Amino acid sequence: MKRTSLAGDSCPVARALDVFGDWWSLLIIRDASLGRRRFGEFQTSLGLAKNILTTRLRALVERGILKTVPASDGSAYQEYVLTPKGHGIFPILVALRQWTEEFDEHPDEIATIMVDRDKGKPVKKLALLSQDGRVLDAADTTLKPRPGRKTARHRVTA
Amino acid sequence: MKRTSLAGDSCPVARALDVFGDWWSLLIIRDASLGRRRFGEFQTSLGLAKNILTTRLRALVERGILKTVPASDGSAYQEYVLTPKGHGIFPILVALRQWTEEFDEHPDEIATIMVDRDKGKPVKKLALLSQDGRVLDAADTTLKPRPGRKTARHRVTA
DNA sequence: TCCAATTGGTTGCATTATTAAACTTCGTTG
DNA sequence: CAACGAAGTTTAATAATGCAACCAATTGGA
Repeated sequence: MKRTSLAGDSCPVARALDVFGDWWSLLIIRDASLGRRRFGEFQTSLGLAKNILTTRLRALVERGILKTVPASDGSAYQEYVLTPKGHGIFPILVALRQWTEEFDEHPDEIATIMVDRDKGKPVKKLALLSQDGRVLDAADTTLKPRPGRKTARHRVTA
Repeated sequence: MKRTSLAGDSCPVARALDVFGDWWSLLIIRDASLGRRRFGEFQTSLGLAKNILTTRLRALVERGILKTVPASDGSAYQEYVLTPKGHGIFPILVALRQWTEEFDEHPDEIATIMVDRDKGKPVKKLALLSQDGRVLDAADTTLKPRPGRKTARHRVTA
């Protein structure tokens, strides 16, 4: 009964979730984007079982989100750092953060705000723009078949 | 030894994942944002087991992402539609989509592109802006303690 | 009106994933 | 070189997932 894989899905949302859509991966990526690099740092920060951290780190490395590098402090251990593909997840973390900031019922429990490093002022909400610069919400968008695509050889969900 | 909950976490990313960070919820929300409303629509679209769909729909209703409404076609069944809180997840879906579009190794398997309804042209990438209008990436941002917060009474991960 | 199919579930069981804790292995430190 | 810590691995219990079969209510059709 294996957990169903979304890898061959034709929906880009599903394909992303297949890569880091489990319970821990995004939190590991968040930690990595905050500068944490060592196995032990992730483990104590997240409080997850070590065997699970092992499998998650391995999967993220295999999928090109993280890469292992020799430890920055000269020790013989290795560290895990984001690849460019991993850094590309940053907007997703921002979107998750902003959703909580806007809709969470206990916003007083949120510890941090995101500010721009220069001025120290809160960042603005992520904006989706059309090519001519209009701000779009869900109702202003549609999905079209991707140009230059034959027939659906894969699962078509969206 | 229950699966660890992220509900009381002080990190807004973790709090969001606690609400819809499991394997299926975001796909249900995606489907809902595409206009699917009926139990059967979700089930055949996603291909997940019905008992799991049941528990997921219930959890999403309970958490204020979906609400049940009488069926739009006059039948006695009910339908599941997004609440405002659920609609607020849209930017997260867009961010996931754009990440796949940019980094997936088989972009030819992606079925659709997002366009603005008016002109039919692809939307632009989500942009994170500072209050004075500069485009920010991860390196241009930092986290600061949220103003007006006492001490960490909750798990502090970020 | 009566019956068959559809909808929207529920139940039970097999399989897989997650967890905590004990154990191993190697690198570092005194 | 002995003890300690970092980074895993292994093991066993518990929880979540998937599948299939079942079921009640609703609906559509003859």
